[in-house]
Amino acid sequence: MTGTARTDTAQLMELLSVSLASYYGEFTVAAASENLTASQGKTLTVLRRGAASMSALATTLTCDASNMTGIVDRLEKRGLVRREPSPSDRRVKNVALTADGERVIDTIRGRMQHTVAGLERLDVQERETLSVLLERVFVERPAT
Amino acid sequence: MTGTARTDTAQLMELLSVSLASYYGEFTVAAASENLTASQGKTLTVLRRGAASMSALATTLTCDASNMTGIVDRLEKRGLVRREPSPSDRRVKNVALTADGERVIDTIRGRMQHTVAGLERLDVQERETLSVLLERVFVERPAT
DNA sequence: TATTGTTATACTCTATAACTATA
DNA sequence: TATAGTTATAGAGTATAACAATA
Repeated sequence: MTGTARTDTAQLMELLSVSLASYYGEFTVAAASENLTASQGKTLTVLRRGAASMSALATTLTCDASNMTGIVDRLEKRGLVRREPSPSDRRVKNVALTADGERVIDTIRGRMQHTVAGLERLDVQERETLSVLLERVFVERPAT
Repeated sequence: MTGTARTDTAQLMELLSVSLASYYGEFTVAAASENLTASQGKTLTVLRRGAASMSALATTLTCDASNMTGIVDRLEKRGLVRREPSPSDRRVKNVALTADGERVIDTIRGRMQHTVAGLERLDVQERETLSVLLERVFVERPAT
């Protein structure tokens, strides 16, 4: 056989499914407590890493570019993001978090008490190990 | 200070966010290839673990019970799930996967090549470690 | 009285297609 | 010609409130 009952790929996919549903469910509730939808919250999460064009946002969020117009419209109307013209390409609009937007997304993350408590159950070495493994699975690109 | 730059809670939350986006993005694309929305796919994922009532589904999917009616309606119309009356409580309807529904959700998971390949980058010991850590963070309940 | 599932409603998300401005 | 962003449209997801059937 190619793996134990506990750690074969299908079992790990299932555990990932449960784990990420837990994270996403708690994120959705936390976003709602700030009167934001999950998609609006996810947009703020991406922008927390830095400003991005409309099309870059759509790519990162795995949705069609036309969706971003409405989502960013609503976030902008609430003063959480702002559109800025790109200096180098007049077609492009860069979207950036405002100070209010930063505050709101940080508040949302802070309210994810179940996830935060789960992470704080790990000691320093375990955190490092989890970090390395998640990077291996989701971030690293296989050599071509 | 309370942690290293790499493994403090905020950093791990960010890495989880990236991991979730990768998993969820690939899941959404795979579900779309079977003409299913992400919510429909997530419903099949939950039912793969066993039949559940409408309200239990809503709880697991972190949404209002009224949403489940339409989602299950569409899945039932395609023959992927079926509603069955509960033997013990005549108010309750249990939803179960059909053989077709099982086939479809297994196909969707099989199409998540990036995630599958990421997991298969890990050796047996690493898989076991990841499994234990995810259970610690997301599944275990703290003693009261 | 409380719970389960449904319906009606209003708003948001989503993909597709067509459009304008710019490259 | 191709790309960035927007608009229009239709179908789906979402929470709220109200309802009938059942517990």
